[in-house]
Amino acid sequence: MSILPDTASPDLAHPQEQELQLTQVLFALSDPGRLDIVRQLRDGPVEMANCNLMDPEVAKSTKSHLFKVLREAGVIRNIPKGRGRLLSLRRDALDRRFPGLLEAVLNAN
Amino acid sequence: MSILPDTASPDLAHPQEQELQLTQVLFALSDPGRLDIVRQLRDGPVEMANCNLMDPEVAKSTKSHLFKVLREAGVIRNIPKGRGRLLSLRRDALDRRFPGLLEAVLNAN
DNA sequence: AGGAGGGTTCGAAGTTTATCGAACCTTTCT
DNA sequence: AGAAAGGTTCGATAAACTTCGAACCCTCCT
Repeated sequence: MSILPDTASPDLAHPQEQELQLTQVLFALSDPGRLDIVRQLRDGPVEMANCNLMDPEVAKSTKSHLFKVLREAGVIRNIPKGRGRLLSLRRDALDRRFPGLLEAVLNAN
Repeated sequence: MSILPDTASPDLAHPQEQELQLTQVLFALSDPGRLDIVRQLRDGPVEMANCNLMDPEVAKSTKSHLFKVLREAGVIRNIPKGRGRLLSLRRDALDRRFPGLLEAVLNAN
């Protein structure tokens, strides 16, 4: 457990918990490819290199963009790890701001 | 209470409950203007003519389009009433398909 | 019948979002 | 140091979504 606040994620900008916007979160989750990523993070952090996209043919810049949208919405955290990146769900922030939302989305279907 | 199934909404096409797609629902809800409409329907049906949009300046064709996106996603029902239309949330269908989702969205903020 | 109130649909134009390749940056390995 | 692995960012193009006005449809009212 870190002592640092939720937003202390080096290198890339992460919105603060209080800045999260419901519509932006919903939009981030409204793409099947991005939703799939979120499901992969359900049980814990995953290294980006090990995160398989729905469409395995996409360019790496596109892959990066998918994570960017999720990160900027506050859905995921993206921190450096080794020469790659570690992705995780911002469950804590999401559950406080939008109680029940993430659970409902993850449990759907 | 109607004996007819959920989808028997005259005139305009409504998706069947089993056809609802989570990502489509999330997208429909991801626009502030559309989300606001959903909130107005929280406590019961509203006639379209009485439904005030966030931006009161929009053309009527645009207003109609907002409802169309919500209807096609299965979020709302839109049935004829007199010379106008009656709008209502498809709570039943949404709650069965995506338990907790609507509640979480409505309670947020 | 004719008109007005309320909405939908269509096509065009404007605005976002997605996707890609190229260039660049960091960390690890040799 | 140099090279490779793993990602981000930028600029351009393609695809999707939004918005509007015009045309059209119904229903109620006179």
